[in-house]
Amino acid sequence: MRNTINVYKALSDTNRVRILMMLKNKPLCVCEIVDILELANSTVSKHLSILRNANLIMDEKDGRWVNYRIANVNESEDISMVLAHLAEQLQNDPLIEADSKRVGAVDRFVICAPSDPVDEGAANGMA
Amino acid sequence: MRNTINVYKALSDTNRVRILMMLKNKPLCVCEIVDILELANSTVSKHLSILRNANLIMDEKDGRWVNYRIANVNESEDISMVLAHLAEQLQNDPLIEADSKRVGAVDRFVICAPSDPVDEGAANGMA
DNA sequence: ATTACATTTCGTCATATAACGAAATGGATC
DNA sequence: GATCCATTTCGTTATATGACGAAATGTAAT
Repeated sequence: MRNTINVYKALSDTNRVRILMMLKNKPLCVCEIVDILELANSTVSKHLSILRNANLIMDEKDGRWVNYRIANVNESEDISMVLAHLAEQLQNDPLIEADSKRVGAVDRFVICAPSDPVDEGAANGMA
Repeated sequence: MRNTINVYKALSDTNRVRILMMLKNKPLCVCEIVDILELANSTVSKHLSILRNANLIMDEKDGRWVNYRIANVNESEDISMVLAHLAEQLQNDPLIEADSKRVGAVDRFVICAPSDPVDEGAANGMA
């Protein structure tokens, strides 16, 4: 019962649903999600932990990043049904569509290094 | 988006899920649900309105009672999918099973008329 | 029309949730 | 092993939700 309800709770917040739909496009690290949703890191991180606890998403190390992706369809049939249902419901949602476009354009190497904008020549020349 | 999320919100409370599963057994009036959940009338009524707004249940007049029942399967395919999924998840849940037993035993004519317990012989004989 | 009673609405309180910024944590690379 | 930087945790605030009792509403039967 508790597990079942937790899945529905996870799905009952707009930003969490946006994250799920974004991840349907491709895996993303936290800073990319932060960039698209325009929320604080800590807020996004909490949403991710709620989604993870509901077994809706998984995380994977990738260098210094953590990539989040939709949970493995093989592992939980119900979860994949729920996600399919959600995607069907939101297939023409303007906000979801806008997010998807931004997912396509996002570049973690630009977004996640604000203090030293990538400029490889200058980087070597600095003290 | 809003509608979709409202369905998940409706499903993210234990008492509302219990109500839905109870109604899978048979239609019930508010006082019967109050008796089984042991919550205040007003609380149950609010839960019912949330479920109704999410199109998960419907109400029908029946004499002085209002019967609530699961939404018509024909009217919304997604809703019936969601309900089927929910039922599958909770098929062995002890709380849900206990509720179902109580649904079988509940009698609105006993529950909803506490001031004058039904005693047909005496009822006719009274002034 | 009045009464009786189930149901709903209203006002309030306690708890839960979402959001933020700042500080803490923890890997990956040097 | 020190540094860098993404990520998480902490403490706070504002809003949302769940619960109650009392008062209001509305329908059925008298």
